[in-house]
Amino acid sequence: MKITNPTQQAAVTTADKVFQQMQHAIVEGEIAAGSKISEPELAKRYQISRSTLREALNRLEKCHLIERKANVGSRVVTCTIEGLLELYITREALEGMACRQAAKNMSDEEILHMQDMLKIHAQTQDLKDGVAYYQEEGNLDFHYKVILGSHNKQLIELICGQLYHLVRMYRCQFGMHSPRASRAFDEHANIIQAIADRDGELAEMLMRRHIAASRKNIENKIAQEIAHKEQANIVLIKS
Amino acid sequence: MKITNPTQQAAVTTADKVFQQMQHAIVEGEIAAGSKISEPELAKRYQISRSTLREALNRLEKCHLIERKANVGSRVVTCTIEGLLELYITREALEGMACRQAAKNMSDEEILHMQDMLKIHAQTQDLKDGVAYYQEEGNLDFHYKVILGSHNKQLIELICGQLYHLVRMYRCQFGMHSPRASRAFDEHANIIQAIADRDGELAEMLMRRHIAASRKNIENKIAQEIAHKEQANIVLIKS
DNA sequence: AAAACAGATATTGTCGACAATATAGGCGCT
DNA sequence: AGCGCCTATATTGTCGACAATATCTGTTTT
Repeated sequence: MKITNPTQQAAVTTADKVFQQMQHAIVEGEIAAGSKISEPELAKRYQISRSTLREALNRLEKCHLIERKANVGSRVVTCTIEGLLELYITREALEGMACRQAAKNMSDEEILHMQDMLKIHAQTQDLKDGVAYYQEEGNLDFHYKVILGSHNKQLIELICGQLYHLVRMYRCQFGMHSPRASRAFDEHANIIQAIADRDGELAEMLMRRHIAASRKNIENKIAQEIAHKEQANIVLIKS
Repeated sequence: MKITNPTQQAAVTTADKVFQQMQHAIVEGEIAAGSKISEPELAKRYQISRSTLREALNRLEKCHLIERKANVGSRVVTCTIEGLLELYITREALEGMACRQAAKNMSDEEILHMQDMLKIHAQTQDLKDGVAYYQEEGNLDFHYKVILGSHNKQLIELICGQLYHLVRMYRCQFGMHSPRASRAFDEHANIIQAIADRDGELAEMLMRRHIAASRKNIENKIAQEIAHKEQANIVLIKS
């Protein structure tokens, strides 16, 4: 599962490399969410000086993966349900608008390319052996293509450069391999159709519903899990 | 004209102070847009070491006021018309959603407080002596209140913490003291009404139109200015 | 015994120096 | 004379040490 962010430029400086390593480590939970970051310890672990580490930390802060307090230190962000919902609300706004702009600004070639991509995903799904692929990489591919298609640097930077690392972190931490692949596939197809028709208003609405549906799916799932745990607790209390 | 960002916490470290100073300097054009940043020179000017300066630069980069390239250096962002339009598109998406959330999440007290604020602005406008005040501080006050009213940390951070510095920069650089104060006032009133009615859908739509109107107003103004300059050029050529 | 103060320890913020990389200017070559 | 290469200079990236601030621990005081 190698998902590379299209806006992420090649790491040239060592601070860049450490940043990317830590980014992966945080997203995948190797560095625990909510844990405090010890600069001396991490500097030793990555064999770099504290200055370089701090440079990396600054970039992690930029994509909202850690939080800093002056004279106190840095903490990895905690994954809360509220945070997840807020993130999806924000995505709905930004990606919705990106989709509207994509309908306006994408070139015909770009649209064709995206339609081709969808066909490949359809085959992959038919074969049923690449569901995980489709859900992870394919899904991201689709969203990235739409966002880049907006041709709006501000939107691209905000979504791809900042939000999506957090999105991936939540996906990993909450173990979300959502089982709504086939429905999502149809939604993707409809969105692409709206873009091809240059219907920005519809494209935005569909993208917003697509993301909102994903959010509601998560809400339900979490509600179920909580209900599960509470039932378990009741059993414990009774025994 | 002292506009303080509500999310901006008190500067405690020297890097913070330098960051704020440079922020103002860039927004108001004292440090020219598009100019290259010389670390040694600025470190001397602010009487700090390069490490501290770089810390400040990192924060400036976070709110999109400078751009860095590895092994090359930092530049102040350039204010282009495309950039301005992209910024407004992004605002439309984010503040629209923030407004929808505000209609959902603001407390009754908050709404009352905002209505009071509007009354004060109305008086100020009636007196006709504080037009500049209304346009600058009052306008920002209104938007800040709505954004904070969303109670969505993600949205608040993105808009208040990052985008609004750029917005202010564009306002200064392009000398925008838009003369649509009275219309904007009415629009504000309608938005607050929608929020008070807890009509999130309408509130979002009104906010989006409000920002889009502002954007179109700018587009027209710039188009006029260009026409003006070209006419001036023609005169020059003829002479 | 609990709270508050004081000192000890650890962590973060800042500094100046060195190493690596890019830019500018002069030299030779075609 | 124009182009490209190579050296010299300047700028950025990285390092280790010191200063300032916060945290922890043990003692004292009410």
